[in-house]
Amino acid sequence: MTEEQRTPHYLYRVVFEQFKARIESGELAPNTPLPAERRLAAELGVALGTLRHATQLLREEGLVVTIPSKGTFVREASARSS
Amino acid sequence: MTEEQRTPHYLYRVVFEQFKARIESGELAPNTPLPAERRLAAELGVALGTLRHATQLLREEGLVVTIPSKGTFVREASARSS
DNA sequence: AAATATTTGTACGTATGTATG
DNA sequence: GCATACATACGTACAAATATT
Repeated sequence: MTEEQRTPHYLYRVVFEQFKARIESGELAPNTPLPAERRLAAELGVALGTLRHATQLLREEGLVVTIPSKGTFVREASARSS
Repeated sequence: MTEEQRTPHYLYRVVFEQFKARIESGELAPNTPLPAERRLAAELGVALGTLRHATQLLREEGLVVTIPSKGTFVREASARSS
């Protein structure tokens, strides 16, 4: 066998891509709130820091917006793209 | 006493601003390597995550560049500005 | 070629702070 | 005052990449 293309699948990236796909497919509509981060982390079985790393990437891509002490919400499609 | 203007002085921000100042003043010249992050965190008496948060801000401002398994280095002034 | 040292990257779980309602 | 939710901070462990011996 030849060299495999090694693309490590870091947890924070798996979570990020999962949500990215669900948002871009429309499954998660604009203004939909994501579950609270601790709760979501618990559901997914990842640490808080890991989940926050993932949502940080979502914010950087413009997919979600986080409002302190309110929640994290799916953004309008027009607000997206880096 | 009247209301004080409360501006919280988060640790990661203190560290960030300390290095930002030292870089912009020229005390830390371009290509100077910063101490290894774990070592630096220990010296400053902060947690690794806190130091990494600070260096992440430095990277975002273009003040430093981090090369995995090599180190974090002060950038040329021309590469800066947000 | 292999082992070692150095350095950044990822991941964990918990505690406390801050802001809103 | 209380509940909820994001933000900061801690300390530790292991993984991955690079360079040196």
